[in-house]
Amino acid sequence: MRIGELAAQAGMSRDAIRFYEKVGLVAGRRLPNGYRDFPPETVAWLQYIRTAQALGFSLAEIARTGETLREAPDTAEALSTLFEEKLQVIDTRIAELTTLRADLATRVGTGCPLRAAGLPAEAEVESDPVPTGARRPAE
Amino acid sequence: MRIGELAAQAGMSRDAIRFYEKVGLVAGRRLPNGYRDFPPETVAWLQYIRTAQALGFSLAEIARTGETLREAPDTAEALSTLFEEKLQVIDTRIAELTTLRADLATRVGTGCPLRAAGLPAEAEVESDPVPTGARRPAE
DNA sequence: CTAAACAGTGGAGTACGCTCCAAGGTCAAG
DNA sequence: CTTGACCTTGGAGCGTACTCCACTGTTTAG
Repeated sequence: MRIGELAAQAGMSRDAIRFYEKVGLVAGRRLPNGYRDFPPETVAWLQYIRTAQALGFSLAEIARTGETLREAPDTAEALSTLFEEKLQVIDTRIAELTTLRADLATRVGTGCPLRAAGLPAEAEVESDPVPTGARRPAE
Repeated sequence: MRIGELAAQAGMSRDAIRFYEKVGLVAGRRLPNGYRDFPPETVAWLQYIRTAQALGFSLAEIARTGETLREAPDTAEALSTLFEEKLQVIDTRIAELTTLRADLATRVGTGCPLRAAGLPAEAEVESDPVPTGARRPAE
């Protein structure tokens, strides 16, 4: 499978995949003509990357997962361990969010917990608060 | 309150606060000598910023919150509305995490859902997968 | 009066995660 | 044999969120 098809199936750009390859997140053979050639499972792996990213994991963390997996003598077992670790991380994150939720819920009733707290007074309201237009990759 | 004390109380660097001011996230008067002067509530506002960031909100989003707040005729009411909106976002995020959690939990038992999925074959294992060391701002 | 501790500015640099571009090679169809 | 779709590389650039630095001004303690 060449990069174009992989990109289409994984729903990302060729450039992104090349970038992932550069940082060691994906690997593929090369065809005699120099083209990249990926096994079909790479689609699932890329989707996993996307999911993990959406969850707030950095590419470096995801790469570590991949490395651990590669180095494991028993892949199946290693995978289970990793997933269990991720579950813990997720649980932690959910707990944090729940805490903040409660925090905010408490304040909803309150009068003005942040009143006039150094908010941008009265300046260029129509201008962008951040240097140049905001854009976020995923989410 | 000058920037140093504010930074100490909010637990962040002076530079960060100056940066926030530059992008319109905080505002303060200036003393005759040019020093910034912040109202004490700014501490709470900065802490709110940190929390929101930890939750995955970008500074631009946080700034929009602030703007909405400023423009509201009834601050108390606007705040409640905003908090309720945040609660929804948090609930959504928790739901997403829960879904992924279940997803992973399912796979823990499974054999090898990602086996050989284009993982970095056998290269420089000791080198950093990402150009230079990974670091994440908050969390 | 001097030294230290603060404050200010502007600009450069950093890490992450890409995107976009230019210049060129490869390949299949017409 | 040309056209067009696809692939390659390298490098530049961008947006977010800062940090760090140099140089300068202000305030305060001894």
